[in-house]
Amino acid sequence: MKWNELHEDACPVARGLSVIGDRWTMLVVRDCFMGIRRFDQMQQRLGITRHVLADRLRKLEADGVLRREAYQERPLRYEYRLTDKGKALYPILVTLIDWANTNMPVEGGPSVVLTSRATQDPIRPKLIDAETGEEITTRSVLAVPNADQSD
Amino acid sequence: MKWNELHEDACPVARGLSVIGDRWTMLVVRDCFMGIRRFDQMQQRLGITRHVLADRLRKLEADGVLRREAYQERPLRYEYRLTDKGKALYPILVTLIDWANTNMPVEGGPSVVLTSRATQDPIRPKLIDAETGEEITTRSVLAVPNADQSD
DNA sequence: CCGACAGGGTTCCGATATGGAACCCTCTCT
DNA sequence: AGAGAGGGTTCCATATCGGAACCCTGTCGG
Repeated sequence: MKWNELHEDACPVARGLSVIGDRWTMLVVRDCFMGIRRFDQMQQRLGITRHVLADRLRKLEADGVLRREAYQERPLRYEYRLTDKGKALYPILVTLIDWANTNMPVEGGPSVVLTSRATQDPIRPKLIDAETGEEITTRSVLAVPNADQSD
Repeated sequence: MKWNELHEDACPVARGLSVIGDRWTMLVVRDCFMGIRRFDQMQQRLGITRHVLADRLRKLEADGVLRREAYQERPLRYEYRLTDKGKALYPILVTLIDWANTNMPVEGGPSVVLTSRATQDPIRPKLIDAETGEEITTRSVLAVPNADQSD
């Protein structure tokens, strides 16, 4: 299996990673969630090379995660915004933040914390089944190969 | 910012990605959750080169996500198992699966579905705050820079 | 009219990382 | 002795990345 074949892979983990499993992509997405929309801002914040950033933005647009929009004409300037598909990545980002804050603490405490917009209280994410409300753990939930597929 | 500096970065997203933000790592972790423990099995399933697989396993062990354990002596053979820190990645994996199944459907339906171990019913993951039970969305929860830090 | 600057890129080159295949080492089995 | 199994390592060609320079459209100040 090569990296560029992942896009078509039967496994959803592989397909998902073909979009966001790259070194920089989730950092770009993070910035988008933080309201960063412009090339130069991203480039400065990330310290990524302009070349690679341009490439990632193109791919994210092609994958439907970002949308490129002119925010002015003359001179023509573009900004990047999350599409609905991109916004749907929020749970992944939040879960990742929680994992890192819990499992890779850094001295001086976390630089970013999850906070309720309404109450300003800190948030501790928990994954449940939308139907039953049961918590999702390795013990309660199984990722199983679908019946009519061969993996 | 270079890739190998991410490990120490103040941002939890960056720190998390320094561990799992690599092309292959989450696929290795996926296999571990599926009960795959041995080098050759992984290598065959992933189609990754042995070289890269050995490197990823070493890194995951160094990062405390996997633990290498001898399952026999004479000849000495090792297998890899998730540590608690590794098991804590489950919500990320589940959320990723759900995102891909929803946003990157593949013809013939998903090859892997999330299922309740108890009832065999399909699971639809939902992220809530452990305290209030409120759903976590871009509207309800903010990832804010911590007070006593400059990002 | 000229030079400087903004914003969003592209080009080029040397350094890393990845893909593919072969090889190695320690046992066991026949 | 020869053929695996299991878990690697080595070598080389190709792909991707990091760094820095350059380009293009248009604005602004003098």
